[in-house]
Amino acid sequence: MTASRSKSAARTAPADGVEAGLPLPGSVVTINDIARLAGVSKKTVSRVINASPLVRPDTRDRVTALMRQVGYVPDPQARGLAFRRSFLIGMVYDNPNAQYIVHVQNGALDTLRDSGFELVVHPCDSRSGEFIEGVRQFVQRQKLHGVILLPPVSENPDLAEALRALGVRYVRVASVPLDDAPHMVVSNDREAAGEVAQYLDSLGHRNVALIAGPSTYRSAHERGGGFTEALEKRGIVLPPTHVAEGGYTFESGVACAERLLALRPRPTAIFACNDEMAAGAYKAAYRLGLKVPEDVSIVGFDDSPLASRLWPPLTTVRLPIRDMGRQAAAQLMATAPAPAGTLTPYLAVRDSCQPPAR
Amino acid sequence: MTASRSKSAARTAPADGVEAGLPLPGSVVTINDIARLAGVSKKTVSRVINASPLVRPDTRDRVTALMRQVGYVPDPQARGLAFRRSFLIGMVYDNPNAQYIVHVQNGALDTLRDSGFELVVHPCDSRSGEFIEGVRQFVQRQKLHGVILLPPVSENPDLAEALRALGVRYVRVASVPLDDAPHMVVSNDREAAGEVAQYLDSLGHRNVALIAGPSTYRSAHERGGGFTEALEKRGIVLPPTHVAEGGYTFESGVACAERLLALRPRPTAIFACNDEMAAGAYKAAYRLGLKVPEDVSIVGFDDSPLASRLWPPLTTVRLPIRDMGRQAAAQLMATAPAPAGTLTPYLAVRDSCQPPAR
DNA sequence: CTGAAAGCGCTTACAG
DNA sequence: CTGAAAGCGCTTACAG
Repeated sequence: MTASRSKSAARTAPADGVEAGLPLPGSVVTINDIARLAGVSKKTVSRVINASPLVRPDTRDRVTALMRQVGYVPDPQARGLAFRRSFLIGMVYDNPNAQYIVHVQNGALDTLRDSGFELVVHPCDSRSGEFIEGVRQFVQRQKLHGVILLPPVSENPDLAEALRALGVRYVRVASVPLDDAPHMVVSNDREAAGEVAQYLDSLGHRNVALIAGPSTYRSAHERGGGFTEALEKRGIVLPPTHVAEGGYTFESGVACAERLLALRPRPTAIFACNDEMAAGAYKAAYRLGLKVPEDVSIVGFDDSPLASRLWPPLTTVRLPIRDMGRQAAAQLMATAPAPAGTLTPYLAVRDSCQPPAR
Repeated sequence: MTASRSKSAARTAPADGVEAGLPLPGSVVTINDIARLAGVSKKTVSRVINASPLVRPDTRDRVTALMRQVGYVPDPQARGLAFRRSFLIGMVYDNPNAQYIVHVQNGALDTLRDSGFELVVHPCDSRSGEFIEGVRQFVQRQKLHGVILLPPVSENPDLAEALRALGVRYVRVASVPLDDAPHMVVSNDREAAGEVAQYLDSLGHRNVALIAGPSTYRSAHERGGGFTEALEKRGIVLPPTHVAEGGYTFESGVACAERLLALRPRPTAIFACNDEMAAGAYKAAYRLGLKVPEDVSIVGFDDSPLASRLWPPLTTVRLPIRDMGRQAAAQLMATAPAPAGTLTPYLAVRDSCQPPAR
């Protein structure tokens, strides 16, 4: 036993006589090397790694300096095994919007950078019955440190319940508070949609129409509701005939806009609850020989890259998506309860609106 | 010692008297539980897990059935520690195109599904001098099983060299073979660009122009070169005046198209080497009061979602991006050398081209 | 403030 | 074909 132990020590020691016995660059340094080099026990090194206060300051400094010098970083796998959890954050989503996904990913990675944590992506199909079981296995198998849920799966109460039961940290990104503050990052879509109403009113539009989102999305309620309410507050009514429910897709935007633009008198402005549908409204208008914004003003929501690439550039609501990703990861990493994140989108005015004709 | 061992055994045993001593659902089952329940050593269970042939068939079947029955899945962290590598695949990219990223991610996950491997995303900034060191640390610290590199970082020879030196598996996704076959997934952009030339020729265009990509991208060479060559083969010359180098961005597309559309006689068709720039060409044309395709035909490349949302819908080259992600992951997982992947894009004809006027 | 022992859940030699 | 011992690189009790 003693023999095998010293053999092991020899293996992790430098291959040749480097002064002070420093490991060669490239060779993998372990906690044992640091302990031996620093002349302390590995437990003390462990305390330094985990920022325990139970280390004498000069011991801590010596060990820290040594770790930096040899470029030692503790093995997350070994640490994870001992801790019974990993240093991985999961991102769970069922969302067709690539731009949204990538922005949140980048935001989360902004706060994860240099933390030793990594981001593991997990798209899923929330229409499949076993998707919650799939997420559960993912979380449990990988012993995730936490999970970020994106809409619309973030709105699923059963999923949140399952995660709570597992005892894993999670943050839900949504347009409305569905959970207690530490578990939420919310974007105030309702308020932003109100700004759209105010803007159209200020331009003089009275006969406006709405392309709503699918009622299965909370954001659709917030956006459509916020718009309608703000309109009413200003004395503008939105009759049911002037509301069409789309599916957040380009094609549904085309169909809804065709219906709305056939109304007489024709609405002078349309608010589409996302940019995809607004692009569809452009298409419908063009096909009818109508010009934007001369014949009809159009506003979108999301400020996707599409918005600025359309002609004319689309006035839309900018969602601070990357910030939401940052905030979500921050709440997951927080030791103390983090301040909950509510982020308010704002109107990006471009060229798709003008006062109504005459 | 013996005492503590039996204490440990007691801890992992069922909390109450379930028949046959099966662990409770939800309690975490380990290899020791399976071994005890199956009446074999943990080493034998390990052999079954790792599909070793050195297990008697009936033993294997018994252990397999038991594992399934109690829902046992080996802990990737513990396995990783012993194996000295993890069950994680890294995806490294420095690419502004969200659609591209998400498609490749989804493709890779298609092949990773149910494999026990997970995908860890690692965007980076290839203009920063230390980005290779950053990737090296990422790979080494996480003991990645393999890495997928996306263009343009996939084209970086120093990065590939560093990965080779680390001894980690990697696959480079690019538009041209830059490495030996097992390390490459290539899309035949050159051939596809040739199809564009053929298509425009077949419509009768002789005075065509090219908005090329940035010369720092290999794909730009392939697309621009493939187009020019195919044109020449058909007796159509592309004078330097009719080539503008863009940066694969919307804005650069606007600027390039403005320059090209100012030529006299005005080109009757423009091939933009990606959809972003093609969208820019639309904008330039509209600003000049030109109609697409009546006054000028436009072709893009990528078939991004943008393409079908523009008005009129853009004729473009469809890149099989998700397939490329699938293929890349497959090559990483392959035990035997996998057949190298070359995937050829094809022309998606929509409404942005017609024969030139008169 | 510091350390020796045992353990996290698995695999690699080494024996049989 | 099967198993007991030692080890992967770290941490958790437990002592001092």
